[in-house]
Amino acid sequence: MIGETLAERLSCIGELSSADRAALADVKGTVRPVAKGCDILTAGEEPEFAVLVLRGLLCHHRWKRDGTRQIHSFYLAKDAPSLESLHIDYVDSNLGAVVQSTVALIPHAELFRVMEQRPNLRALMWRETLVQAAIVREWLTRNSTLPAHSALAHLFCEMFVRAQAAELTTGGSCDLPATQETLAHALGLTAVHVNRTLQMLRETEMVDLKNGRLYVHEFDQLAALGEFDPSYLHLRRCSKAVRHAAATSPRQTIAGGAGLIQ
Amino acid sequence: MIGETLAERLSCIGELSSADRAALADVKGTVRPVAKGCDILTAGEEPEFAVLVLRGLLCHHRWKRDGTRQIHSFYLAKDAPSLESLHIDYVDSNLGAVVQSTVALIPHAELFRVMEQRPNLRALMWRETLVQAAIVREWLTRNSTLPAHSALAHLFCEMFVRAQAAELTTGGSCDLPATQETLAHALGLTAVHVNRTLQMLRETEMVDLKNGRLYVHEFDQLAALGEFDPSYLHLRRCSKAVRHAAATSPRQTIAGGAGLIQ
DNA sequence: CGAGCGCTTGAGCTGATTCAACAGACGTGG
DNA sequence: CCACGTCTGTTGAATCAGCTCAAGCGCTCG
Repeated sequence: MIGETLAERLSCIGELSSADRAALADVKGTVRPVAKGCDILTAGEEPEFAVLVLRGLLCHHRWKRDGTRQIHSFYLAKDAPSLESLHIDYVDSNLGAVVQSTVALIPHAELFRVMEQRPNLRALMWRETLVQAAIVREWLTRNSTLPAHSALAHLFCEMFVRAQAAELTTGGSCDLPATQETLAHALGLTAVHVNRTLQMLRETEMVDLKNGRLYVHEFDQLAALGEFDPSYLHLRRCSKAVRHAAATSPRQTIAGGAGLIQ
Repeated sequence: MIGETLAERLSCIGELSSADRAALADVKGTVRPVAKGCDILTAGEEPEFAVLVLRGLLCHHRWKRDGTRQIHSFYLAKDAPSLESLHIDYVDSNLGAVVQSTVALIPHAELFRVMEQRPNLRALMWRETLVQAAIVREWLTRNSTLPAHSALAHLFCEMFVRAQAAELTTGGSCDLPATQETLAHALGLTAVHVNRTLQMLRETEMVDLKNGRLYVHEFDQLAALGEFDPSYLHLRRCSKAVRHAAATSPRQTIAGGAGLIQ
């Protein structure tokens, strides 16, 4: 069941052979609940297991001295938030549960074994860490350059598209059990300002967030408002046309652009 | 020479055996100059080579429709900014030269060959991509939560420490050939505000930036101002004491914290 | 019923932006 | 050699997005 879940996530960003799936099916781990607000990993630790979300919502975050914190990313069911610990000596942020969640802890040894056996799985797990890095880059852009209403729209689009990819949506809605304060920590805003911004968004009738659930009524409008382009999620079913839309740059490109090698 | 440079960088974040170094020495690539402001890679491309900085300063960046751009990270000499392309289908941001630079383009095939041969090198290259991700997480925190003067101090600390690790400093200074506008694009500020903030920092006499060179006079004070903790750079010579300093959290930790597995 | 948590609202403040003008350094071409 | 344009840095004044502080409201749960 743990291996199947991991397989589902990996197949969102690449191809799995039946041998890959069979190898994953053998993966062992322990299942445990995590209470709301509790941390599974804290900065500085050297875990010997990776985490897989089975249910709920996790986040990577770090506290600052002044009591504020920054959330670096959210993790939905099927996501594997601490794959990075496979090849880095210690983790540099905390992994916490936004709400009561269920996770699987998979010993590194299990993953090393399966990666040794199936190089394609190693490539995909590496890719998964790269996709997570791409998400953080997008958050950097979002938080640094977008005004609050666009930033919130962008976050909603991301969570919704990721939920769709993980088959966690029903109709136009998905769970998003984050308080306004949690959203504020993700966006680098204050809870008060998130509150006012959310009201503005509600008035547009593009989107709503209530009782821990996100209702997306007008995705295209919301995506336009948030300048959201899903290509950074590297989902397999994303069309290439969309991907290349944002590539154009006002600067000159390298002289003799094509055929760089030889 | 290309392989040696890569070895130097990898040995900053891990251990290389002599066999690893020997394998790297064989790595082939082509050297080419890149003019200031030109892009080596543009978003959407599917490169078949990785990039290694030999001289100069590169950055990952992406343009927005309104003509502003966000820089995601800088890359000094010895850094390998596009290792991610090894395992991801297309790059999602541009790789540009901040100033006239020299890069080596290493065909993916070369790197796959050496990683197959030396699993330790694969682990370290994977780790390198993870360290780059950690840097972006830090930038997210910095740009989202720090006021301008702290953010600028933080960026200066990072560039200086990374330059030290790459043995690119002489005394208390290193090259940082970025214009105030470039810094603004990294910090998510306007060039005007960077200008005023830089003047404030100069007045403290902790740091100066002139003629494309960064002079760090009072590193400790600057680090305190920028809330800079180098642990996220995962440099080998960083002491563990420092690493764990920031781990404490005002929240409760998971029940029965120790011994998660079995 | 009371406590706590999350959401809402108001008023005043401030850090950063915008727009605009100008100054110095540099390179280029006449 | 000077004249010119471009690029980078600097300064001022007005404006605004988002913050702070503070109070109040409505749930839910013990």
